[in-house]
Amino acid sequence: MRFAPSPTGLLHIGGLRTALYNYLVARQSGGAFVLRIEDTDRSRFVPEAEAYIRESLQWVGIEPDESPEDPAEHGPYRQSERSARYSEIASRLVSAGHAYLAFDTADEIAALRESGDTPGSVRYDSSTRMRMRNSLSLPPEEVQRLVAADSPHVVRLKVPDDREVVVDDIVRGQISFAADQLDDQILVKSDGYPTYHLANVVDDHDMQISHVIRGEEWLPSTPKHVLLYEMLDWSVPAMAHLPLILSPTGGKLSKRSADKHGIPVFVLDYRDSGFEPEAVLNYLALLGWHPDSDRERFSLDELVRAFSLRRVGSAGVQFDIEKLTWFNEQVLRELSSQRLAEKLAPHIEAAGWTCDRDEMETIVELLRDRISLARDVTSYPEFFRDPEDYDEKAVRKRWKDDSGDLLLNLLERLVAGESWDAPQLESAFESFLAENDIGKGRIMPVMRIALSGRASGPDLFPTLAVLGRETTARRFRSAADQLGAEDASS
RNA sequence: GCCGCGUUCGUCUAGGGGUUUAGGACGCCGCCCUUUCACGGCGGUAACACGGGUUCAAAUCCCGUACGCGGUACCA
Repeated sequence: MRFAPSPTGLLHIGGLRTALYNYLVARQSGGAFVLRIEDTDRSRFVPEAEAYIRESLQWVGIEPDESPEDPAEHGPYRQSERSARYSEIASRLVSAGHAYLAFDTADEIAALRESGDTPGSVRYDSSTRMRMRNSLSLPPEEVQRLVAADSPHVVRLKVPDDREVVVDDIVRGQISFAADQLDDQILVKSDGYPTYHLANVVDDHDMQISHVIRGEEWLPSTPKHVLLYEMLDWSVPAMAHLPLILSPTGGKLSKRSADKHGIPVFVLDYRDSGFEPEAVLNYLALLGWHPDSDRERFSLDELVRAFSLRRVGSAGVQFDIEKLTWFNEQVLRELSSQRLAEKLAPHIEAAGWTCDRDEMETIVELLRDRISLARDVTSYPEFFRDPEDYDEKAVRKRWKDDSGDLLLNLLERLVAGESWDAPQLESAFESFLAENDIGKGRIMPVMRIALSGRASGPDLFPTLAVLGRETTARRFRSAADQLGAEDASS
């Protein structure tokens, strides 16, 4: 199994799903998961991309068994380092009459394409190749002269015109293509680098890849690959073309459409947004695949056991960030306090806050069921700093003329208790209510406003307990002072 | 245009001739729990693209149409 991304940009979420499925099949069959870098397009090469791919896989925990950094017997794992092998195969194809040299210029090819009545109706293929300048149409002496003169040329696949090519796909079954509908695919570009089609077939064979698992966008070129395997007398690996991941409105999940829907596209953006790798993997696994039960929560190991390419669907799937978020909530709830605290820490730090370890234990438990993403911890600043302002609506609704006094009286009572813990605070609070004959609804929202500036939040007494005597006193006084006897109607 | 793939609740999907009043999950709505907001529990909303055929029987098989997606590069 191999994951063979092209380092022309950052690894995106669709690429990660492809990697995941490859990984799952590799693990469950005891095979190797190979990372191969397909860097044959020198004009679009992005130097940082390879490191990004590696870091992304590392983050989610599906690391390759063989890769440029971890080579095994089938290296090198960068196509740019395998040129000699591609040239060798290209020559072999040419001498066997399965490929030919083409000397046409870009203008000549453009002219060919425009010769049809509708755009795209004329291709460089079995029906037009004899009209072009190539080693099939030109006299041999002319071809020799051009080669000797270092005339720029490409190598094209000589696609037969009289047969069907059948692709056996695990996801879709048998698909047949009429060969005369295929173009004479360029195998080697004029800069000497192979195209994807040649390099991919050669490498998959050389690296003994048993399963080619990739996106559906490759389906139309698969018959050309099958032809190459046949011409080289190599066996065709098992093929599986995965349904494409679409945007929530149906189109392609491009950077643009994703941004519009608030969906991160690049893998590490998920990390930076506070998504858990387990959740991302779990969601991605289910995006196109369905287990043979109604179960939805899977760890990576469980996925390895349950996954099957046969249960991968064939229709495009729309990305749903809300469902991913739900998976993320599930993951957070299953974490130990300590692990959860570790997850939240970077986001607290990023907000410029600090928090000591003991307090963190409690805070984490108060927040666990209230956050969807690790970074949501920043929606609860009350644990880290005094309120900066008071929510107007909450104050209007809950703060009465006597609220300030009530708060100060209550504070006096709470502070008088010998210990400052949640049960103690609560019982002091209860007796205060009884003595003053007021209901919870009268004072609790007021306390919340004083603590956080808002009328809702986590359990009140544990919150008071973590905040401590001093902070509580300061916030109560400050609220009484600032909001004072402010009239609800003013 | 041509080639290929696809089409079950808004979304991810189960089901692949009778087991189906079409099941699950997310979302949404309601109720319960509750000091608030969440969590949780319970309940509800909502789908077989359309038209022909085959068959005693079709969401399920076949054909067509529509629509969507992909490909049609010296990109991958």
